[in-house]
Amino acid sequence: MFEVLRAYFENSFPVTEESFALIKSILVPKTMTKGDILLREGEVAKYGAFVAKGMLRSYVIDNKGKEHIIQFAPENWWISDKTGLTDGSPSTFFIDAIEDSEILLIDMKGHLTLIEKLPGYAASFRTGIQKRTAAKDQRIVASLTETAKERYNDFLKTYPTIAQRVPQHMLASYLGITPETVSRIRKQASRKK
Amino acid sequence: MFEVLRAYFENSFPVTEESFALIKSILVPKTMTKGDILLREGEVAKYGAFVAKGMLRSYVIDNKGKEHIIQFAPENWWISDKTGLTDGSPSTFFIDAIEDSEILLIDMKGHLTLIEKLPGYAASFRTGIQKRTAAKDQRIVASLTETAKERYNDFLKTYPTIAQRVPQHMLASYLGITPETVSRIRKQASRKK
DNA sequence: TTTGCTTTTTGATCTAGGTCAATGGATGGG
DNA sequence: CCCATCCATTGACCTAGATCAAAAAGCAAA
Repeated sequence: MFEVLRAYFENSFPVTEESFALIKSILVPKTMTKGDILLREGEVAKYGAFVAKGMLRSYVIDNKGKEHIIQFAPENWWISDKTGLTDGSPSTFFIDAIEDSEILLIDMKGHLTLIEKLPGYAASFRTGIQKRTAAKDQRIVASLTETAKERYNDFLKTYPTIAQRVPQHMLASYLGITPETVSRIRKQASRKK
Repeated sequence: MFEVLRAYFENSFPVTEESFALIKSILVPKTMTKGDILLREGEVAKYGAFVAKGMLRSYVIDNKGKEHIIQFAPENWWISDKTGLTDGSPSTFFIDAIEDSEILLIDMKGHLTLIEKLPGYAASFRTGIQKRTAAKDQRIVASLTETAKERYNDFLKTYPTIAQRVPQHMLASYLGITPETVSRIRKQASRKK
């Protein structure tokens, strides 16, 4: 499980045995089964989570009781309510497992320790944030400019593995369209071939 | 001009004379008049900008030639194409001044120097990023869950000063609705009083 | 297998908000 | 001060995608 994280880090900086020992002393492994909830709306987020296996998602529930998925986090992704679990304000999100999953938890203190002790970690964290930010901007633009079909196709192209693993109604929720519309888009696409 | 930035920093950490001298040696002031472009699509972003006076915006142009505003940046905001001008990949954004403005430019090297030399700067940068990220998530959720009217009213509540300073069609562009719809929403709201 | 979910598909209808077009202010450059 | 351009408003109409309702598949537990 830690090996997955190690491999992930090795992509951006060399991990010495010493660093790895530090990492292992800070992150806490946790096993989740499909449906388990990591964070509930209103709770204070204590942890960020690295997904070593399986998939989590974060979502909100609107005033009409509808779920809206903010993020999918399959293997090698990080997930937390704020990017970087900050201040101690209560979360507006839920986070749960949509597959049986194995994750590694890190709290704020551990995060700061790693930033201080491992420059490579700090840099990798910064890069990661920047990528996420760019992706979020991209998603905002898409929601402003693209049709349902375009957004659906973009998703297939950008995250093909996620698209295959996730039930269609969740994909619809992420894209901000109804399951019915997703179904119709797929039908139309398959007919065209 | 530097005084504005100093006051901004003082909100999150004490700025010694020495630090301030360093800051002044790194950031470069620039005056822009309304309409001046700081960054064009396809160019590589060299600078992040702190707005000391006036207002900038970032936007994209879609394949139908329509502008979509990503961000407004009035006084005391930072703006750049990626949050933190990273890698050297070309920008997908435009950034221009929508009022006569005075800004302070910082490049990647200067940014890293400040991170290294001023722990307060690094922390303030991290906090800033987290706030932005939360705001972006909020905006994504809003675009998924709220009606045009709700988003308009949210904007008025969240950014009253920006709403007053910015022409309506830009506000519409930011919210992802047409100027006509904004006009109708306002009419309806004023009738109700 | 059967029973009881949860998902997906399909059809019929409805509506928020877009598009098109025209008018009347603003406003700022010369 | 005047002209040109850009902005906001209003009306008529239209369409993408939502909503509602009901079959049909899947799938899982027992």
